[in-house]
Amino acid sequence: MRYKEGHKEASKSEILSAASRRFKRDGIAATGIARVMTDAGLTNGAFYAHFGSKDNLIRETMDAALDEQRERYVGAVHDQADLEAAIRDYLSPRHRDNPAFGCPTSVLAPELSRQPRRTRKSYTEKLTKLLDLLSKHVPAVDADEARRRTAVVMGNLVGALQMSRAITDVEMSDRLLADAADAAIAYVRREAP
Amino acid sequence: MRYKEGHKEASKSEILSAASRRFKRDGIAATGIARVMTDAGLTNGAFYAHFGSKDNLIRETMDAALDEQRERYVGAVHDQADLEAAIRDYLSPRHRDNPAFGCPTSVLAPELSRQPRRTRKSYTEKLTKLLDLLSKHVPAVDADEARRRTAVVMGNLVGALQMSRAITDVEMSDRLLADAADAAIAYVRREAP
DNA sequence: TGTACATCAGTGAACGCGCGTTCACTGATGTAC
DNA sequence: TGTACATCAGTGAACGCGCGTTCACTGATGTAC
Repeated sequence: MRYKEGHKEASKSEILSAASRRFKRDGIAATGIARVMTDAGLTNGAFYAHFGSKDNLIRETMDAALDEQRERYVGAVHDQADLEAAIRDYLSPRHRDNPAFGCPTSVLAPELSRQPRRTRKSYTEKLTKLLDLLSKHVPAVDADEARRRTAVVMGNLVGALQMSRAITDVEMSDRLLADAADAAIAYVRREAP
Repeated sequence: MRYKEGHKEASKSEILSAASRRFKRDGIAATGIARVMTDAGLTNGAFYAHFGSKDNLIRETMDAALDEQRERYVGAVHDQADLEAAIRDYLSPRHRDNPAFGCPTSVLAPELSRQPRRTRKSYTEKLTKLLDLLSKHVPAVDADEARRRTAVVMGNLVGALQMSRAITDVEMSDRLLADAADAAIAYVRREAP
């Protein structure tokens, strides 16, 4: 069959979205091309009409996931109160329990570290843009310090979320999320925790 | 050939040590049994005389790695100043650049989250022991609060180290490590950062 | 003291399976004349 | 208006390869008599 205008772009978008979910749910190394294509409603052979290799898929998926994450914050974070709400939301049991629909860095950071330089460089640029956006609402003496403090906050969130996902003690996990959110918010406010 | 007393235990120990290095360097999913056995100076077939399955290897490797980490801190951390030095060491470029010989949680947390409950439970117990040890040197109103604050610090360290490993901008990576260490130490001291 | 057998950590080939990747083919639509 | 061919997103079988796991075998030493 012949396809409508924009059909191929829509397919590629479906593949990227399926890959993002699978990578975040199962990890990059544990996810096969065939699995992603089935999720996207296609067969494995079609993959190479859209991406030259799995490496390319990984890079484009990370890029798209970070763009999407940034878009979400563009719409939701307009002042310091919004930022603090975003911190609470990031460290919520809902986010902890749904990695497939959550922050890519919180699941993929270690695997990303092993990717080719080009993938990591692309990620670094996207991440920098995200930090630039959020740092506008972090009090600091100048933009540079704000960005640095924002990076520290993001690191803190990523680590706390991961630990909360790894441990089996639900009470301990809930408490860690709440305590880490308190600490991150105090840090943003420059208050002693 | 017949083997000396304790030979089998020594082999198992070699396998665990090789697995720990490989898992931390390449990830659990990307590491094959044959590769681990070669690293340990054995052939793949011998694996099942020591471990019933890869799942068992993963669990025992995580346990051994956390025990080893705890032992290191038992020897090195005796007061709050030692703890602060340990924080600086954890967030050092040396640790960032040598994951194979570093903290298992900082590389394996996301993969651990996908492991069977038994593995995660065992990890949780080992981690709790580690937190108990370190929390002795974290100022707090009682032991429970000290433990909770120690968990927050550990989460912060894990996330900052991972982000520093993922990004390609060396300056930004170095700065993040230093800033996150400052923040963690201020948090331990209950000072405004 | 010498012989036959038991032990057991380790060897290495083989198993079915899913991986990333390739490629000849399909078939609905668009274009040429 | 009808026919022949081009286009191209997608299909599905096949490729070599490494995976986790199994198993018959090896061979140095220990034990029995």
